[in-house]
Amino acid sequence: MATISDVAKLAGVSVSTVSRIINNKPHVSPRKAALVADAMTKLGYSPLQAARQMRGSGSQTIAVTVPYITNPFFSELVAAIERTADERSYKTVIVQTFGQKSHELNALEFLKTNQVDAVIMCAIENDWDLIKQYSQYGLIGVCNEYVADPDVLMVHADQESGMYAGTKYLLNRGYRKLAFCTGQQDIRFNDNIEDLNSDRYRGYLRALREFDLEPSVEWQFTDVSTIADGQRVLQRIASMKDRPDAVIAGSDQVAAGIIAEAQTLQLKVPQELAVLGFDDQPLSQVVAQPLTTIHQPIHEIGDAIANMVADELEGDTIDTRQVIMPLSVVVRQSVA
Amino acid sequence: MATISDVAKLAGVSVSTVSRIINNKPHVSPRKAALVADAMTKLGYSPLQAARQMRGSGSQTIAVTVPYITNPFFSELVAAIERTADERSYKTVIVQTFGQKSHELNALEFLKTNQVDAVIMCAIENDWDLIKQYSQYGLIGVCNEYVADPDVLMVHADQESGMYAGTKYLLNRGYRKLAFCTGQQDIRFNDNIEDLNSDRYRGYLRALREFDLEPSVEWQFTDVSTIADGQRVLQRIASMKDRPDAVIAGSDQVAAGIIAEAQTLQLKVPQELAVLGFDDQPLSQVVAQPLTTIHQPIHEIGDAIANMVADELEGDTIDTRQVIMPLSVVVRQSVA
DNA sequence: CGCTTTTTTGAAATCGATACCAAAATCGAT
DNA sequence: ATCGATTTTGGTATCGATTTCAAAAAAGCG
Repeated sequence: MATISDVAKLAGVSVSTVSRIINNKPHVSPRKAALVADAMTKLGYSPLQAARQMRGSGSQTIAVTVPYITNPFFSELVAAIERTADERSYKTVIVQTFGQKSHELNALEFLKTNQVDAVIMCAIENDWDLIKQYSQYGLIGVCNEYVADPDVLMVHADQESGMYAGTKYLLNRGYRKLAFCTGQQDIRFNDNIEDLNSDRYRGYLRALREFDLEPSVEWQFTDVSTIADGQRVLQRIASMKDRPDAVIAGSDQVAAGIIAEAQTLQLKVPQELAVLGFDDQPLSQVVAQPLTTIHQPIHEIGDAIANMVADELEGDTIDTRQVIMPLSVVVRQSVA
Repeated sequence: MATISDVAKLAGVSVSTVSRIINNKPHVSPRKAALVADAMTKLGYSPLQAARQMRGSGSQTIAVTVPYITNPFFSELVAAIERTADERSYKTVIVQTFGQKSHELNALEFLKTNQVDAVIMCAIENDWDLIKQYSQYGLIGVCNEYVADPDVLMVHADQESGMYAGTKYLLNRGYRKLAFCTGQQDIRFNDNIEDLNSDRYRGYLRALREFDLEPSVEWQFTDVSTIADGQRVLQRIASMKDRPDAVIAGSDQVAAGIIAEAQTLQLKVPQELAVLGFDDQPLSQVVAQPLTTIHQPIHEIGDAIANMVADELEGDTIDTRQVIMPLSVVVRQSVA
């Protein structure tokens, strides 16, 4: 593999001159520049990233962490981030955490070892205090998550209001027995609205209480996030003597599973059970009953965080470091 | 950031000794080993990857290229690869090519610059001759694609036979007017079966000819790969005076779009139009008419290539360098 | 043309780890 | 205790780039 000195030798100049040209710095005569450019293409030379990193030069690369790339919400989010990063001429690598702290730390090690200039975290597994320590090595952005730190670049949607609006929509249409699904495993279903660790559940509860209702423990499903999970949820609902009349699925995936299973069990949606999705993915239009769901502006979120991170990397001053996007309900046919 | 000499100083030993411990080489006394281990944790030391890479040590990282991560087929494939790579204690980074040669070269540059030990290519944009040159810098595996090179590690499914079986299935059920969709843009619909650049189309044509049929130009759709594309395909089919009686969708995504649009246009599936999917994704079970489709063993493919690449990296001898997985049709309800 | 100022150029130090080689310490056997 | 063999340890060159600093060349000016 060709090195910078090979190029220098072939072009008949010093390595310093070659380096200047690579990093298009001033003070090079056009004649030598041409000589070097020639030698570079002739040798198929490309600078060894490792060597540059050792000198602390940037890598022009951003890492993005997601829990599972198979979740369409995250693959869309990553696609949006990467598209914008690409426009700003940053490379992107995706790291899955699988919900594991160690994998998340892998991505942060990339930062520490100069392999990437920034990490955009679309999921947070470790304690923020631990994560924040890595920001001495590079930039950390947060996307689709919330941390109580006014310095950090952060973009997320207003989950609380979104779920409030969705729940309110169901209540206004006359539904009173609302089941609630979430992908979270460590959610606390607390009576005290201040002590909840889920924005969505908080919004749900707030809406419910406006109608003087309290949630039913039996109708709360945790750790559901896939189509198969949705099918299982419906099976459990179908087997209840006291069934909910509507279910808030937590994602379009889960909603799709619920509706598919309802179809096989001959349970009519929305007549016998209304289903409210979340995300507004393409999938929501192809199920048997197109989903009434809560739209998340995935592309806007991805674009925003990518641009903010790129701005910061380039030293631009950033006016607002944290942006919150609104959510809204999209009416289709899974709710009567 | 702590360096190896910081550790050496704190532990009161030389950098060589520290290096030996990091790479657990022989010839270190337990006493010093303990001292160094202590110092390392105390400083929160982790070796700078860039520095190691410069000495040619491996990165224990594999890059995976895919065209679009938003395509569920590829996100599942990547997930399978990463799961296996993880078991073998390799880190994984995902690089999207967006069908662009330059992005693919980015991933190969990672190889050249020692940032990754291997690249698994799940899509191929550049000429193989060009790609192959990078194999002097590291290992290149091919997945879900075919290249005529017996040396390269390669795992893919038998698309020709799969499509042959699917087409045969439709023909045996009495369908004769078969539309064909593909995501490819540069496909050649040639009469000469030898000169085709699509394995799937070759299988389709072979089956058709066994029934003395020839494909209709009007019923061939290229560059369709998303749900929205499928919806568009059905609109065009619905507007034809001479309609096909079955459509081979090319992917479950497209099939789902076709079925959804058929539902809104009141066109009965499978009575008026049969739809054959491809991939057998979870999605295929949640559409209005669950998809009869061709199952791709995504996880087996991903596991296989990841294991082969890991084997090769670890210097194990590999008996079969190329494996071809069989495809089979899964019968559900979108074909009568 | 001589002198200062500016632009171009190259030599050498540096980043953090690895690896070779020689020096020091330990061990074994007489 | 002595000598040779073996194990443990440390000094230093090295990887390929960037960067500083000083020297060389070119340009500007009276």
